[in-house]
Amino acid sequence: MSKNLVIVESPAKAKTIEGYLGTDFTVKSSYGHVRDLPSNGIAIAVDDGYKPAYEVSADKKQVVKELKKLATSAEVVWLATDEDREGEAISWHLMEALDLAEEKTRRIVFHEITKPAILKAIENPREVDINLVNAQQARRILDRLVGFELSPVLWKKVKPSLSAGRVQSVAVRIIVEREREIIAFIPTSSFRAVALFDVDGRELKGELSKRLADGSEAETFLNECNGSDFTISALEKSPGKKSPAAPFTTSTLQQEASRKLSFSVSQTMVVAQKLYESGRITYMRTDSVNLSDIAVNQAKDTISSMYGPEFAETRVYKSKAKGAQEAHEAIRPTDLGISEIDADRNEKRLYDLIWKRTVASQMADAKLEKTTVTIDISKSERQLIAKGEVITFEGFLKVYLEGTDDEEEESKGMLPPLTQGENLKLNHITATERFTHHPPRFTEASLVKKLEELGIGRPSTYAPTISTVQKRGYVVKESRDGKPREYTQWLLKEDNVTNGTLTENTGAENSKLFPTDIGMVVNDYLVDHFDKILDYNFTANVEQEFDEIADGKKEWSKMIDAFYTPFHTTVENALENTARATGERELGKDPKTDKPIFAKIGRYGPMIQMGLGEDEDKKFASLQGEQSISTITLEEALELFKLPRKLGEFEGEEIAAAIGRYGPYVRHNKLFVSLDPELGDDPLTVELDRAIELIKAKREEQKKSIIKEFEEDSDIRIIIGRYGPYIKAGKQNVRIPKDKEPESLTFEDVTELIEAAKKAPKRRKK
DNA sequence: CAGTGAGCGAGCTTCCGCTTGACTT
Repeated sequence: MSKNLVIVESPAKAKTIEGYLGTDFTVKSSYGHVRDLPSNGIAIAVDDGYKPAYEVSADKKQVVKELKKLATSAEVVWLATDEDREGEAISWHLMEALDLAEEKTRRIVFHEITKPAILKAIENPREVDINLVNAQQARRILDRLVGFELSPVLWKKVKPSLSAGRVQSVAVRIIVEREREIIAFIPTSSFRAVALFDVDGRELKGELSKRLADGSEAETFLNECNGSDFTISALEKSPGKKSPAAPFTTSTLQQEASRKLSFSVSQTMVVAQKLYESGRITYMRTDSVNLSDIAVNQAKDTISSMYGPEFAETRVYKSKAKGAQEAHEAIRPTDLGISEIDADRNEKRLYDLIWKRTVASQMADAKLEKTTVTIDISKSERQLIAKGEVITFEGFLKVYLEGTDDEEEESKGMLPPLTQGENLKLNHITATERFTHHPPRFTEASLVKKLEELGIGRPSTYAPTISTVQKRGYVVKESRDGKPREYTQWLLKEDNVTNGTLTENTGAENSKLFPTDIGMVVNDYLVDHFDKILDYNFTANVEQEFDEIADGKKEWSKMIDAFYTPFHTTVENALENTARATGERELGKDPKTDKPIFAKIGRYGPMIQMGLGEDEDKKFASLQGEQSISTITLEEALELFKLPRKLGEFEGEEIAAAIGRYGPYVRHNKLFVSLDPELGDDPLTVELDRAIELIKAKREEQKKSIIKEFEEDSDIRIIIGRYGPYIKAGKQNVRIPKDKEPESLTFEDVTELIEAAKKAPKRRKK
């Protein structure tokens, strides 16, 4: 048995550290928190000082058992969890769960996994900081109280199984408010004038710095230019520079992997985890931009030998993120000497990104020379401007340039040689109508960036939060096709001014976040009744109080009480006195019956309704595809009411066409046949003959798929489905064990299987 | 996973922040 037991949070970290310490040390991992509030029930004694009822998490029972055994036989237990609020709490929970005596327990901390850092930590042990632990408890308890009191309000006022919380509800709010800005946005247009000159066989592009207001101004301007002389009236050169971006944190890695590799936020984390476990990179959940001295020195050597010493520049970066706790290093390669690794494609690509970013962060600025050329027009007051940019020293640009979210980045190239006073030969000028853009929709990664700016969420929760708001149906990630839009272009060429209409595609989106109707309704309800929690600054405000608790200036239970007492009253009041939230919006009146038409959330999702509550003859229809309550028009609603459509009779029974949960279909009796739009079948136009044809074809197909029927019970049959043979008993489907031949099953076998399936516990969906 | 085209309604759902693993039909 080892004399010393060291406990860290992650097994990969344990392995590394074990190598740095002698044989007297055993290093084990706690796999994160070992105790927590139970997942069902509030588990906080609200009337008894908010006492939390912690328990060892189910998946940590084994870990705790093993650690306890090792701790008992060790002389000293070193708690080496992260030096932040959560890490301190993990150490405290370990003391409680493992029954550690204070005399044999030491608390140590280090910010980088290097031998000197760890040896230094061992020489400077301390005790568990109970104030910091209390700050974590306050955080944990506040989140539980908010989440477990707000969510049930939504179950009652909107829909069961919904959720709300300090972090996720603000994330949804950000998406909803952006969408509202986009809906309200009215694009305006102006004309951008660009002149192209020929300079000794090369091209010079000059642009009006101010846009022209409308078509007539564009026409006037081009007429002025027609026959004008174009003269260079000024030629200015100025130096410029670009500096590299800081090394990666979780959030910037997610953003950059999204921009450059098209990774989703969770994909980035999965790939990074693999790189971490194989020892290629440092820890991937961090908010720190700091590099260890060892890494900085290695970067300097690598850069000098690969590119030359003039490319190396040692830099120290400071975190700008609100609430950064900086318990780790930035994300970097563990060995900067390795610029390429042998692994699967995505690991390679992500490693490459991390390597380049880290190396570039320790490189010199790029130096530029910027040129601005002013061009006078003899018959116009306006001036054209041409801009050029030349890199005079590449610096870090040799390795890496950070991506940008801005879609309209224009590259400024090199200008042809020019002199002041020079007369330019015009090729042509265009004045093109350009429209203003609505603010951009968020991607997963840009939402993470926004959350980080607000200090909401932590590196370990960005990816889970993004997936929670999608799982709850508040937000969907979608790509959408744009729509064609016409624009005007004026052209001056060969002394002629003409104009024409062109078409562009606008509004196309690729993997962007859209709020759903449920997301909007839930958000509006929460903002209306719980504005304090939904405030963008709520987290920042409570973080300040957590800091005071951590400093020992405030008692955690008092802070919680000051929050909870008014909060709970608001919850009770909401449960009793607020109306059900449906997001109802009146679209107009039916032109035929004059009945009002509403869009709202129904029991089965967004729907439209014609006629009021007491109306016996109400009509309903579900919204389709990309339609939403906030944007559906009266015309679109009237289209939806045309379904289900009666096509006529066949074999004495009616055939109807409609759109269901799984797309358009025609129905005859109990038989449903899907309509495939690719084949030109549309429920609004499909005719009786075509429907009969489809129904007959489906009958044939079904006949073929029946393997066996039973005389004893005509409701039971064996059928070949998409996933192989199964037993159909009325509405119930039963799988057939692999070792049984479907054809050979007797009626007794089948009834037995059906009974067994009925008794078996239902699998829970996750 | 689940083989579909609901509509009755018992009992359950839910938070945030640490960390990885994954029994078999």
